[in-house]
Amino acid sequence: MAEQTTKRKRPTIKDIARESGYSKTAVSFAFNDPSRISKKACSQILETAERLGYIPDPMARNFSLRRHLSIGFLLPQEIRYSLQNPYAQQVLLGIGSVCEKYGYTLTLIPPLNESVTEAVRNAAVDGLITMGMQVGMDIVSVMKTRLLPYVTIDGTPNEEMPSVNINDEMASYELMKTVLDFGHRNLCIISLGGDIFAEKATKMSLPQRRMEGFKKALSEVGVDLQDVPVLVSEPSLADGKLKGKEILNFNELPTCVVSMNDIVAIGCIVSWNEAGLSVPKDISIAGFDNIDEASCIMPHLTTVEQPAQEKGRLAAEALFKMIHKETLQSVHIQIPHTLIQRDSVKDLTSGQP
Amino acid sequence: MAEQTTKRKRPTIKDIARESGYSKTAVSFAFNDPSRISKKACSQILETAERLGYIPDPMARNFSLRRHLSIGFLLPQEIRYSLQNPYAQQVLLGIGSVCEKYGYTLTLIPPLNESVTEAVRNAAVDGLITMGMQVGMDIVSVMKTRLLPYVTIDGTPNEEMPSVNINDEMASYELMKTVLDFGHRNLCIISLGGDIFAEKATKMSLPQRRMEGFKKALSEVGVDLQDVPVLVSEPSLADGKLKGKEILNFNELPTCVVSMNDIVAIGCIVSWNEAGLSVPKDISIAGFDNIDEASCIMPHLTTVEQPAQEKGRLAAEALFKMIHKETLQSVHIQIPHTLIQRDSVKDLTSGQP
DNA sequence: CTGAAAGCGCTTACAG
DNA sequence: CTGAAAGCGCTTACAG
Repeated sequence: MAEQTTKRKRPTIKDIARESGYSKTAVSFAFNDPSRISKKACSQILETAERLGYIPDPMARNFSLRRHLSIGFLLPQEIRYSLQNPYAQQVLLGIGSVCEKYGYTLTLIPPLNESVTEAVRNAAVDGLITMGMQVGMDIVSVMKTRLLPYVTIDGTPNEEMPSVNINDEMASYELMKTVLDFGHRNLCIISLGGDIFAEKATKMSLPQRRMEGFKKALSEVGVDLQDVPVLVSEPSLADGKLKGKEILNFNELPTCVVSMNDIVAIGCIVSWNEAGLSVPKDISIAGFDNIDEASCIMPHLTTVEQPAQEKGRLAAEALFKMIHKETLQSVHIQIPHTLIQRDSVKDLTSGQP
Repeated sequence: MAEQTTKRKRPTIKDIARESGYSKTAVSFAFNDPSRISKKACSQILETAERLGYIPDPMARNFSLRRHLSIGFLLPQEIRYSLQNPYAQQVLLGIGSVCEKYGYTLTLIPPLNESVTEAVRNAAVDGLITMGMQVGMDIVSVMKTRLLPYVTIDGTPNEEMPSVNINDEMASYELMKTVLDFGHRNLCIISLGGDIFAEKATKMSLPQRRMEGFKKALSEVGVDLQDVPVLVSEPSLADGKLKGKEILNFNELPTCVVSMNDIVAIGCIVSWNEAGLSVPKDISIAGFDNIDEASCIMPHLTTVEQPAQEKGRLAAEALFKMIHKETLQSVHIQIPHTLIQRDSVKDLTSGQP
């Protein structure tokens, strides 16, 4: 008891050993494998531990066992953006539910001191989930030299890049085709940007793949992608509003805007409403992701549904398999998407919205 | 090089020392305090490290330095509920932005194996933020014996319970008063429930404090809280819908439902719309939190705005102060709320919505 | 059933 | 400027 009050330091296994009269080995067993010591020893040790306020140090324990019991989610951008985006939130939720299932914690890793590389070097995790990753990026080599298992969502699949994706090219093709079928020809595209990896992205990055889908649909009706204005927006409501305003200043207002992101599309709608425009009467818009808000906003958004939670879950399950060495080969998962036609794209061919 | 290919194990500081011809001390300094060794030694060591693919083990480093560089957010309920609730998401965002600022990671801690106590015992973090905590709960004593700094949001402030809150009693009073001023007397209250701590909650828990506010407003117009039906809902859209349906089966439909949670209120609206009712024409509803969706749904929700992000930020800032020993006294922060009157409560006194 | 001892991979006084 | 050595608090073969 005296110890408790005098020193403001946690007791260690050594203290419990001394105080209970058993060895450190015995104390360790009392907590981890009671069957290896006598009932009497166990109860005496536990009692002493209780009395001295001893709780085994998780850090020392994990260090000794060479594990963290946590997986990391590398945020693709500043935390306020990442977590503000409902799509990313759903991915997070999916990852989290798997962590819960395995009794792991989920470590959110913000770009440290503006350096993702440093963040990954220092991450105290058993595996890492990233978004939009491609081979060739610095952090990939860090993960590899750390022998840290990783899976990427919405990245560029590759031999060395385990990944979970939808068929983005196909999905975008379908989305654009719907818009074109409704007679729209005067378009504007809002692409994805703003994440930490954008700079290093190559031709086969996610925005590029979606662009390919758009291009294909456009070419089928004789429109050249080159002639369509393209804006790049961060996946946030605020930046969506900004882009919406920017579009209002175009010399010629597009009849339909196609955004790669629902949250940005919603931002556009909000800003257009503020400017007195009515959607889809005055201008149409289509989104991507089918976040909950897409069916909440008026008009309900025409978009591509992709199961964000499922993406997170599958990525996490794959990662756990790698951590537990159940799989040695690289995983490449592709899951289905669905085109959701709602009310935000006006049918120019019939005259009705 | 040969080492690299033959052993599938990460090199340690010892390998770099041997390989570079310097001591482990020197290697450590090369990474942590290059000024303590010669330029030549440093560059040789770093080069060797690069060649062997050496990255200092974060776990060993943290263990040696007795720190985790991470703070924990103990999820108040199963992860899919916690992270599905936009209010909690905003709190998380606030906490996360502060972590980012300090170069810490944010560890989401789900109730482990259904035991929060175990989760807290094992959490590899330097401090903990919880929601709805009160003294007397098991995990409080765990945090104390671990000497783990903690702050609670929406908990019950106390000498030993650093906390961040709004004035919930006052806010609820104002909300209820608004409803009553509009002439509503046939009411239904939906309280908060479903979190992991609900069982142990005492009279001064958050739902109880809000109830006190309701009671006060009700008593001012001669209504006894006892006569108002009270439902308890988990903070999820799904459970909100369920409660909405349940209310439709009441013998007498209330004229207004007062929910302690926007997401539940929105769930009610959705289920009522599905049942062919129109809000607020057929039934009114008021919420709490002012989540983004509250101004998105039709009709816009009358609610209490509480700055969720700010709560998270303040709690995290307070926690970092405790971690860095800048403050030894218990913090008790109360931040302002705002009543937001919108369109979901019908004015029975004028006849107009 | 029990315990002495090595080991996990770092950091850091301390002595030279 | 440099390095041998102790220490962080556990786990776990190993020997008795």
